[in-house]
Amino acid sequence: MPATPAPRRTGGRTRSESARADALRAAAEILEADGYAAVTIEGVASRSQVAKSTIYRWWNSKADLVMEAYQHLITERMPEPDTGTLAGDLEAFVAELYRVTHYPARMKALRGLMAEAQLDAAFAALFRAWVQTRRETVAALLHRAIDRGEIPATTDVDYAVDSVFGPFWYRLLVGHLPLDPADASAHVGQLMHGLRRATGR
Amino acid sequence: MPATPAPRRTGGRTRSESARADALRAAAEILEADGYAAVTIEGVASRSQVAKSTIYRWWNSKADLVMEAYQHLITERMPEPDTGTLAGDLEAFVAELYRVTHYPARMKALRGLMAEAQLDAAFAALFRAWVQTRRETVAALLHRAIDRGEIPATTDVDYAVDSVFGPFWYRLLVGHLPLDPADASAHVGQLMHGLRRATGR
Amino acid sequence: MPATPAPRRTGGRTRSESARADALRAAAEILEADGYAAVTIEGVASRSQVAKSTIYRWWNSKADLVMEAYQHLITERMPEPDTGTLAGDLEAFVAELYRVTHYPARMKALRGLMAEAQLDAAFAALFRAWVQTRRETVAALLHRAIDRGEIPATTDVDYAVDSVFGPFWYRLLVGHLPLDPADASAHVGQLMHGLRRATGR
Amino acid sequence: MPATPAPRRTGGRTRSESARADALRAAAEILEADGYAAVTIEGVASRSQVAKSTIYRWWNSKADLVMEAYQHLITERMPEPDTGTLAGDLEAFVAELYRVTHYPARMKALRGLMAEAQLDAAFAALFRAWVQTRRETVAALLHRAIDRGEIPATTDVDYAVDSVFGPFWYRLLVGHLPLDPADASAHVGQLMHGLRRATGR
DNA sequence: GTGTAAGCGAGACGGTACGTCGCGTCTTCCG
DNA sequence: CGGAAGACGCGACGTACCGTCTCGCTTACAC
Repeated sequence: MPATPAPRRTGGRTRSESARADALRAAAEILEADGYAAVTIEGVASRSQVAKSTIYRWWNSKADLVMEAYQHLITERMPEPDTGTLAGDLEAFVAELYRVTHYPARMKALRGLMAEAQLDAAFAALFRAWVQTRRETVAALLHRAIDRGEIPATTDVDYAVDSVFGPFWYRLLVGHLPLDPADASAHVGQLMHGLRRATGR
Repeated sequence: MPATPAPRRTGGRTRSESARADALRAAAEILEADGYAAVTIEGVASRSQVAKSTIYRWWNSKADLVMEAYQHLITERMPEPDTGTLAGDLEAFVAELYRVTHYPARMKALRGLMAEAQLDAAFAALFRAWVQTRRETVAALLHRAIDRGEIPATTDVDYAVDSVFGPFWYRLLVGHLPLDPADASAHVGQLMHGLRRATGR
Repeated sequence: MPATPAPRRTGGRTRSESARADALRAAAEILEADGYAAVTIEGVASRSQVAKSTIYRWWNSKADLVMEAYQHLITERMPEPDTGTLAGDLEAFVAELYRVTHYPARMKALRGLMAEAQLDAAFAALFRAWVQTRRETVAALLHRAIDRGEIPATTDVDYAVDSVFGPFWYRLLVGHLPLDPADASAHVGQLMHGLRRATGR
Repeated sequence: MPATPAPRRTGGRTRSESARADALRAAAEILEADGYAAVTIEGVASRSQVAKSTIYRWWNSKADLVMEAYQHLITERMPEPDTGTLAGDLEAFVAELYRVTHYPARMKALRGLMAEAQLDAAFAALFRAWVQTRRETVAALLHRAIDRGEIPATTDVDYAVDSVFGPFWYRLLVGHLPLDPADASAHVGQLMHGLRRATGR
């Protein structure tokens, strides 16, 4: 969903990278300052000096725009740990996952994007695709563990993955309890016991 | 958050229950027909023949309105099972929880309310309070299990509760995988093993 | 075409006369200052502090708005002279007609309205109706003259009327030659000879 | 205002006559299909495959463009009759003038150009110049009649010319009554009586 | 029973943002 | 180096809802 990567058509002025960057920066700034609901195309345009029509040319909605603005933040930190054990891998992953709580702007972004996905079906598809890429990282850890015999081959990997992300998002969205990287070990421990239990007893 | 029942001062016309019911019904109908994003105060007013000012008198926002419109649906079916074992209790609860997937209108409502909670801080507090009441039902089951010695007293009840609701909401909101009451047993089984494992063996 | 004269429906806040007057005044001011092309709904709204939506509620287009803004100016001065002779009546009328040249704002308005009528079919109908009312004033003078036997009953009254207004508008719109009330007598003289000649002598 | 025919400077590609012709054709087609208001530079460019920048290089405004697109239509049919009498000359001229009503596209063009002249001062000058050339044709007929002694030397030729064109434009622009070449004789008759009257009695 | 004050439908109001259109200017690349 | 393609900043469009504010009823208690 990076604004169409320009298949290099012949003819026509090339797209202004600075306009693109200015708009993304403005969106990020507004989001961090006042939250997702305060991000408007009009506001981004006036803050960034990028014309509204230019923004619409490259992004379909403010959700698209914010998603791209935050993609690096959202993406960069997703490690694919390889500690040799499932527990180690998951602890590393979850600790990293929970680390978002130290970056309020990222939290705002994630919460806003999830909200937008509820309100706009077109964006939901985009968002779902992104979610899937993150789920696959964890699924890979689990499959590796299955290969190693750490957990049974019959494990419901999908649900196990959702058991990692589900409580995270739930706390992020509802805000009833804090999330802390320090909790990663305890949380994973509880999940792990469940998975291992099935195998061996 | 039922609109405060009017402390009955002297003079003045009493609140029209029919107006209240009409507005709630209209909100529910629009929600079911076109989704949460299509619910607008203006639309509810014109469909229900209830004046906008009347709606604003009794509800602060469309989220408040929808929350009340759907409260009975959302609430009614939350059982407090008592089967004698934690596994039985949780299975009953989760099966009921997942049953919402059979009622698309309720799913739309839940998703819309969650979205609104991300966008409106005032509503978020209201929503969080409602979420807490549901979490407490499950927490009670867990505490009862601790009392019975089924799971250790050191269990992280909060995270255990979030492990029940988290994956549910995650799938509901992202829509990457279906939810089915028939999965309740398997899901709870996985969770249970984790909790019991901790106790010792 | 005065903004719907409000048939006094039951219910609803009464329309704000001050908003109406403010919008009309702003439109007139902009017109006089910068010409018809510079009149925009957005500009009128911001200058008058009347919301755009309010303006659209009461007028369909800027042409409607300007037409109403200038209606008094346009209308007030159209006398229905009765001097006893056709020549006298026409001279009085034409002198008054040409007097618009002393009021540049009115000229701008008339020219702008005529332009708009060329570009917008809906407005054209409105404009035509207004033109007709003015034509009828002159037609009445001519019919009175026919009754008095001043000119023959077979006179092409329609063309005669257009011979009064046509050159006026032509000079107004093209601007190739000035118009002056002092010319009224000469112009009418030429027209009159044509009409009387027909009668025969 | 025909786009200057490329003075053939040294070096570089010669101006594309086909581009010019394509643009003019597209403008004419749009005008005939949807009216003057629907003619936009953007639309002409996309329909004709001529770049917007090329259009701007050769014409200052859409009015310029349309004026050139229609110049042949507008101009071609203006005869300089010489029947020996003023009445004959004028009848021939006016009949030709009114014949435009049989060509709706020309009427749309004329009306659109007049509208544009009201809204754009730069174009107004251009338009006025064109109008003058047409007025001079009629003025010449009148001066010839004066030389022949048909009408007095004191005749207000300017007003007489405007009496020919004024009613024509007035009906064309307002549309309250039809114009028909068959009316030429009657209309000229009425005008002629006025003019002759002055001389002789 | 009557007065009075709140509730109520209606809908106008000042606003904000939407997504689109066309403007006139400006690159960029191709022939 | 002319011309097509088309991106750019810009300004206005007309629409949809927002939340607030009169209006002129219509209740229903308190006297």
